[in-house]
Amino acid sequence: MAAVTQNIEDQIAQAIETMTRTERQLASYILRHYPVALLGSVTQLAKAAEVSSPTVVRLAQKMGFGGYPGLQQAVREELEARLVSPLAKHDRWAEAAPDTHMLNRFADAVLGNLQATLAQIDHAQFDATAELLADPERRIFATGGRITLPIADYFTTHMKVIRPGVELLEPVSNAWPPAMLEMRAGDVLLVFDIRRYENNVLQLVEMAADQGAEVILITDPWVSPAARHARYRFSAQIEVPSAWDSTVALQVLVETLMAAVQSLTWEETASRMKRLEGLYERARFFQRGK
Amino acid sequence: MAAVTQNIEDQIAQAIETMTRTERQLASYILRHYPVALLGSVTQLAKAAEVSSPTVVRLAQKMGFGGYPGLQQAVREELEARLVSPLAKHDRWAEAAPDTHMLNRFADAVLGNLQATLAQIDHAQFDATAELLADPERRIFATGGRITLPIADYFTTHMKVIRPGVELLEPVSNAWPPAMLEMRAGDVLLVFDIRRYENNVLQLVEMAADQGAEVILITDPWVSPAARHARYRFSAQIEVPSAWDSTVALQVLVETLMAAVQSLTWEETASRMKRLEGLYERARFFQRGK
DNA sequence: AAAACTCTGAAAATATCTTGACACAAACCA
DNA sequence: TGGTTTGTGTCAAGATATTTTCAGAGTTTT
Repeated sequence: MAAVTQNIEDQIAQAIETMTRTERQLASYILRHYPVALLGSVTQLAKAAEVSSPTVVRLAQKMGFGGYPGLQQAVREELEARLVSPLAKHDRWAEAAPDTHMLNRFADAVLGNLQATLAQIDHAQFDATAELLADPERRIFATGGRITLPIADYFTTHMKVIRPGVELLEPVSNAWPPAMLEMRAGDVLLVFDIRRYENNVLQLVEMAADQGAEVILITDPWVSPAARHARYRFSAQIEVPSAWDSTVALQVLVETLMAAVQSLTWEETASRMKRLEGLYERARFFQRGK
Repeated sequence: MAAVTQNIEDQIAQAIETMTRTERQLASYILRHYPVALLGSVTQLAKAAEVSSPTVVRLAQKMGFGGYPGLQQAVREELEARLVSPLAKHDRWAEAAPDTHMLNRFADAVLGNLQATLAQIDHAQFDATAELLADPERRIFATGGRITLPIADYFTTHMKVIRPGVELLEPVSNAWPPAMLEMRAGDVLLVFDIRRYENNVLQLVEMAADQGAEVILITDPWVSPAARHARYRFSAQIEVPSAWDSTVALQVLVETLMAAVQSLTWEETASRMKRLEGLYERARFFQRGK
């Protein structure tokens, strides 16, 4: 266990175990905006974290600071110690561990990948893709390789809520024909394919393209051979210090695309979500309402 | 208006020319203790600088901040920019498009989430978790909810290459019993559970814990109720400008964990990968060698 | 050297913040 | 299901903080 006087950030992170739901919401906000969140008034913090002011005060008290001013004072002191040192350390997580720790190396790589990936995206292409996926006349299919299929799965799970007519295609040869029968010209196939491009996937894309489907490809910087058949293509950076490639950048792309589609189809989507909510409610599927 | 908003420190240093004697004394104190001096109350600052409180207020007003609170707010904002790592702020890709474009908003949110998530991880806990997952004596099971199951799937897909004895558990009530029979004391269950915590998942965790399994939980900042049974817990930030939560930070956690496990078991893993490679080769599964 | 002006701090007025009391709602338990 | 506990927000009182007012000290001007 850590020493007695650890920094406030850790203290809060640790105490989160024993907190109530609203308090966690507050604590989470504080940690995400640490330490600036604690420099303002109770009221400001409460509003920003979307809780009531007594909740803020109570948390400060529970944590053993006399009250909010006490907590604030502690933060200021900690900040003073941190700011006095000449070079304000830019990498916060790097402080705690050597640069050689896997966490830091991985984090650096991932952040770099994301920056590079996002910087390369053509906004017009992105918007056009979102519109294609939002078009209610088209059905949407998604597929991927051994590694990327879970992303396609994730995509369809969410898209099925956003709009009707969304299916996951597993790239297993004998499962295609029926699915392929369903595909009409104008339908959209979203394909994830990163290196060690699999024959299965390429074949599936080819068949879909033959049937007149619009193919959207999410691949790596070396570009899958399926690109030949793709209307739109996005390349994500995937290299990390590991024997495998990282799919994080793909994931970000997918989530961003879904957010864009969702905002295009908001009216329809909102009503679908509401209905789904009702179904879950009746099935007591989740822990509690809220 | 002062469109050219330089930093406050310089602003004060420059204005010192035009100040009165007492004001200079105050300004000098502020500069010597910048920025901490400006985080407290007027009274504290006045006392510390040995001037009166009206002097403090007057200075703040003269400098063109509405009053002391205005100055304080400005300092906090400046501080925020300084304390948040530059990576979190959009630099390059933001130029190409308006800030309101989904791509930028999402990118900002995701990078912020990653930073906050990684900053909160306890390295000792991370290392201990990796060791648990690398222990060949223990079998590994992974599961997740409706949204997070693809991540568990992704995890098992990779882990199966890294080591033997890895299984995905789908949280469907009638599919548990056989899998549960397999579980022995000391086995490890990796659970993904983010909000709208599902009853299924909680039940599965409870059963596993009863059987003596070590539970590792990857959840959100509000913490799944399954935490009660977890040996180790990691909280990932998940909020993005969308109707859904983002699983990107979870994904990063998983990939990082796998990289750590892989480096612990490298010898075994390398030979397994080699054998797998041979199998793929014979099945002509991939496009071409490389 | 007196008058006018400027600067400063004491003190009061005003605004804002913090925190306790309470009531309602949700979760838990029997 | 009904009773009990726990958690959360509203409100308002009390505490602090900020700002204005004003008088006197110091400085400059004539």
